[in-house]
Amino acid sequence: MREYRPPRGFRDFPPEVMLLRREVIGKIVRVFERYGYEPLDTPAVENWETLAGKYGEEAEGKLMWRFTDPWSKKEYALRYDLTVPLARFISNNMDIPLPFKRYHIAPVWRHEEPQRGRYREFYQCDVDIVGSPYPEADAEIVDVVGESLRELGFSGFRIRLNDRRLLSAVFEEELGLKDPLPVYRSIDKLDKIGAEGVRKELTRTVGESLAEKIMSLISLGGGADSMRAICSRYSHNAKAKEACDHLEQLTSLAGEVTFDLSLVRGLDYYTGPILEVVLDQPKIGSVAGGGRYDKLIGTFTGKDIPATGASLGIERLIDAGVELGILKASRSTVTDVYLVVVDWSFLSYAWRAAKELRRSGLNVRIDPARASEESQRKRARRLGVPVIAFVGMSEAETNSLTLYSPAKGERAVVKLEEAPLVVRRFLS
RNA sequence: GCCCGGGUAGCUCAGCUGGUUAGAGCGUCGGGCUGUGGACCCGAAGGUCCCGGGUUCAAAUCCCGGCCCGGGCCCCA
Repeated sequence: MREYRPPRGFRDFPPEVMLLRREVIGKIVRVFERYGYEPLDTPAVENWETLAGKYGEEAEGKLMWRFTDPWSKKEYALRYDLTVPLARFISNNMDIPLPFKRYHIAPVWRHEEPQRGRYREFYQCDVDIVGSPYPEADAEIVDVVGESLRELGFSGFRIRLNDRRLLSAVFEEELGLKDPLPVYRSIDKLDKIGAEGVRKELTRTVGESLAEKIMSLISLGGGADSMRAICSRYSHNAKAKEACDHLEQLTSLAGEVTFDLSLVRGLDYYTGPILEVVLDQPKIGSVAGGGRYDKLIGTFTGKDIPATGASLGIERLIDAGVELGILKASRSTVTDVYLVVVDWSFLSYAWRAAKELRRSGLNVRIDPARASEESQRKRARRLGVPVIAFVGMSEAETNSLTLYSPAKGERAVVKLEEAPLVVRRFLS
């Protein structure tokens, strides 16, 4: 037989996986809403012009899913993230009261080579605040991200923080780099290739003396102290000072963050603080990222509106969480009760019993294919249904059900009216 | 683009020091047994052993190329 599978990097989500994903998303939504973010969704497809010029050369050159509609010949693209669609949405709804706080949980598409924690279709969970230039907005984003991770059960993670203005002030204005990108790319690898590796790369690209200066900057390590050290060294620079004041206020409000001058991030549209979350345990890349993008909305409206936000990568969180054992599907089925019909001549009673249980709010499954008792029991076990209800002659004659909880090893014969109560006891 | 591992039944895989009719478990289907339900019994169907070439009397098995999947690098986030 010919094999048909999803395209490379795309996945099916079978029920057990969906239940876990739904649980994870539910927890994240609860945190987002606790802070008063409203739900938003936008189309999977955007006009190419909407997304063009927003992400940087590499993204647009090879990472975006882009196509020409064969009928209209118009150019479209699958959305690459949720931030640019937000900016587009704002530009179409300029009457929206600001600050606008929204969350957006939806798939995005990137044409990358799949790997662990990397797919071509994956969900992002975005939270953004549109309409505030102040550090408290950024601080809130930091807190929401941290709280989401804690809600999911993660404790070993770092929220790395930096600022695009500071990067630009230090590397372009102070150190005079015309093209800082290769330098950024090198220092961004600090975690991966170590200080010596970075030093080598830098020596090759900018020469030894500059490399030394850069190394001394990024080797200050993380934390508030290194931030203050860098900030005081460059306090004479207006742009650096602006960034430093912003970061100072941000960190005074937000939960614990790690300042890190080597954090860069790839997207073009960031203009201020940038953040990234990495887990201590599995090396799976970043699980969240974000930052301030005060000029992005202006590219649509002509008028800049300050905005800041972050995105949690649910695939990596799930992959990592499962690996760490802090996430696992608590159930593999939505069914509460599997009603096993021992003798199909009592189908009508079984049917009535199922309806009765459903009316009480329970999820009840009854075999629609007249399977043997044995195979019904097997299916129930395999699904992990918490309560099995048997219906045969004696139950039908006495208006009752025999309930069994495999987990508890308990069984009870109860009147149909009392069945929901007993089921709930078995479920608890 | 590069490096590793893999591709055998619907699924998970064994077989791979070449050698009759290619196997297991699970699942599916059929039958039997069973009213206390965490592995019951019997039977059946189901394979282009990824594709192409080569070596050989003989290839699922060895060699080369390709395709696909997974992981890693680069990159990205």
